[in-house]
Amino acid sequence: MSTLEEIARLSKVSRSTVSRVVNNDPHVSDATRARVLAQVHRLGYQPHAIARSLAAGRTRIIGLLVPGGISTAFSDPFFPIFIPAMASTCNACDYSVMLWLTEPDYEQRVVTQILGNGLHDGLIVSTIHLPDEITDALVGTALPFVLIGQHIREVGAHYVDVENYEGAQKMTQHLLGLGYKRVAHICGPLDTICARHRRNGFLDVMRAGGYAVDAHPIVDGDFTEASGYDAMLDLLPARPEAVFAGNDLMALGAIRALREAGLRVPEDVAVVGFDDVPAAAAANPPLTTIRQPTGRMGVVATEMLIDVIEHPVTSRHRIVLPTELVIRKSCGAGMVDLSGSKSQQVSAG
Amino acid sequence: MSTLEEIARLSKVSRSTVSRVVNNDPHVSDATRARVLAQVHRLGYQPHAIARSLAAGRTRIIGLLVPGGISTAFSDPFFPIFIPAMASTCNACDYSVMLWLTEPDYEQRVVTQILGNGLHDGLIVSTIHLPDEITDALVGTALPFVLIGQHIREVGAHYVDVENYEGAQKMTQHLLGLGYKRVAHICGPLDTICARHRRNGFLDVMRAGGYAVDAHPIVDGDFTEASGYDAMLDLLPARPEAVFAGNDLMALGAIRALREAGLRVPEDVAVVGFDDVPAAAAANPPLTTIRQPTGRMGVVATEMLIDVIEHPVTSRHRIVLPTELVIRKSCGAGMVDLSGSKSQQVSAG
DNA sequence: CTAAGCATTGAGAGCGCTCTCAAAGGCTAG
DNA sequence: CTAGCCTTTGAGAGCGCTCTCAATGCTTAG
Repeated sequence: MSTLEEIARLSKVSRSTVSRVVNNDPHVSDATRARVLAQVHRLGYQPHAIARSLAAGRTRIIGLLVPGGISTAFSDPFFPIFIPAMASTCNACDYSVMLWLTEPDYEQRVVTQILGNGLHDGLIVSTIHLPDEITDALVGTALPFVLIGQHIREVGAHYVDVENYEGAQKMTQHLLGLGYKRVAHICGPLDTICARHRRNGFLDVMRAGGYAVDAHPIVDGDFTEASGYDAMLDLLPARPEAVFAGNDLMALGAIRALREAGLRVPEDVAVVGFDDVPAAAAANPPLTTIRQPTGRMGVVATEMLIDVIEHPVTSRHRIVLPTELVIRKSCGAGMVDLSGSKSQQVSAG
Repeated sequence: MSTLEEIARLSKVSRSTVSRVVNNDPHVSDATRARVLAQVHRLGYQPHAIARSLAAGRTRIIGLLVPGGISTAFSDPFFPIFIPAMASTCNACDYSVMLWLTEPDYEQRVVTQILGNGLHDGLIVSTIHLPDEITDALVGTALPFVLIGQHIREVGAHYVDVENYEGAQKMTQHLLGLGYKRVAHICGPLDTICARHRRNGFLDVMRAGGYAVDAHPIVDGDFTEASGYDAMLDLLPARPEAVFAGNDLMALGAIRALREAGLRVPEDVAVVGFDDVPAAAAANPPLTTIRQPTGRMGVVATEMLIDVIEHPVTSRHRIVLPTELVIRKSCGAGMVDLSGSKSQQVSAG
């Protein structure tokens, strides 16, 4: 590979001038620029990214940190959508993406390394399964970072999140609007902010509608299909008319439990979820759920991070993206139809 | 962040000695080493990755290049399994992963950049949708790379692949063993090597069994669910007893077409696939298919690349990993049972 | 006792680029 | 005509590290 020096020698100018041409500095005469560019093209010169980073003090590399990632992260369909969106946004801004799916074993080591080795200009960090030590390390660093999803502790970090609370409200209102009175909730793990927000959205609407909360059980799950199944078994004796699961996976588990108990969905019990994973549309019956703008999150988080990198010490950034109610069969909307709602309704956001 | 120089000053040795300690060079006395390490720990010193890369001439960064990636790559479940396996292997070997999901628009530009800018020590490249220009650029570069899946042209590159041919043979034998005689094949796009290998495996077993090939239609698909549906419609008049789809998605499409035509799977027509995507086990009926060791591919490809990086000019590396027949309901194995096969059978590999 | 050999350490030349500072030359204004 | 300014260019000091080579001081064989 050729170097700046070589181009300089061949075009009979100094290294500085070649650097200016390559970096589109206006302080170069047209004649000189043309002469240099000719050599650049002739030799197929590419600036050496590493040398450039060292001299300039920034790498134009963004890290995506997914703690506890290898096992869990990719089983849910979030990252397969998020990552391409992020990569695409980075490419467009001339940044590169570095992937850090850490395993608990050497999580701490890797993270210290990432934060200290100067490889990254910034980090996008998933808050799912984010250990305290990593949080502390992040907060204690000078490296810009953006969280995906709010942190369970208020750490004052930039973040991008979705309207979990409002989405849960929307869903609960939808169920009540269909005429259901005994509505149960299968809650996600309460050490995640999104499970809490969803539960709160549910509770607030129920209370506002005058429904006694203790008449409407809330059962704990952990966002897995199996936990939805188990939770539904617990719920069965209370015979709710509708079940709002904290995510689609648990809703699917609940449907399985109901089917095994000889109950029909939605005729006997309506079941709805949250996330709109691909399996939701393919389920039997197709699942009514709340759709998250996952790809949009990837774009927004990346843009936010690049903004923070290139314009430091501005105020804290927070963006909460709207969710969308997707009405399918599992809520019984087509059957009962007390509300006259259309078959698919898009939230105003 | 602290630098080598600073540690050197504080521990009253030269920069060279600190470098030796940090890099575990044995030519340092125990006393000196201890003195230096004390300062390293006290200041939380981390070597500057960029400076190190520039001086050493290697970055310990591996790129994953997925051409045409953003739209297509992540819709299939290959990468969500492959990438974590790759990332894990890299971490274990102290390498980092850089992600390049290129869009056709700036594919060429990005690739030239990747190859020329010195950021990577090597590349893992998906051959799915690999444009000719990228192939040419790769072959013309000095950068080590490993292909995932053989290239449709014989370019002499290192690769990791799976036994598509043998898998298809195994599946075809399984179907013939169940007593089916009129077996059809829905073929993937023939500009991919894996679709060709699968078709050839099918054809060779059929021919070897004495079945006239033209009595057993081969219909073209493109690996999508919709193409499987369409292909099945074409196949319907011939009324095959069994259909071997080139992948699971097309098998699922075929099942949908059969169901709409009022035919039962596997009672009226058996359907099998290839890949063992998660949806295959969840399908109705559960799909008999060939499982690929996707995670293993990630590990093997990464190890191969690192080997090539660290020990250049060895011979060409090729590894073809075994596939495994997974027998579920859709082939009618439980019903017909002419072969006495167990409900799940693992190939010898 | 001397030469050779080894272990330990330091000096210093880069790696390829950016960026500041200063120099050179041409132009305009007073 | 000269001071002052702008445009264009070059010189050179790093960025933080690696790695080769040489120097130093000891030990040991002859």
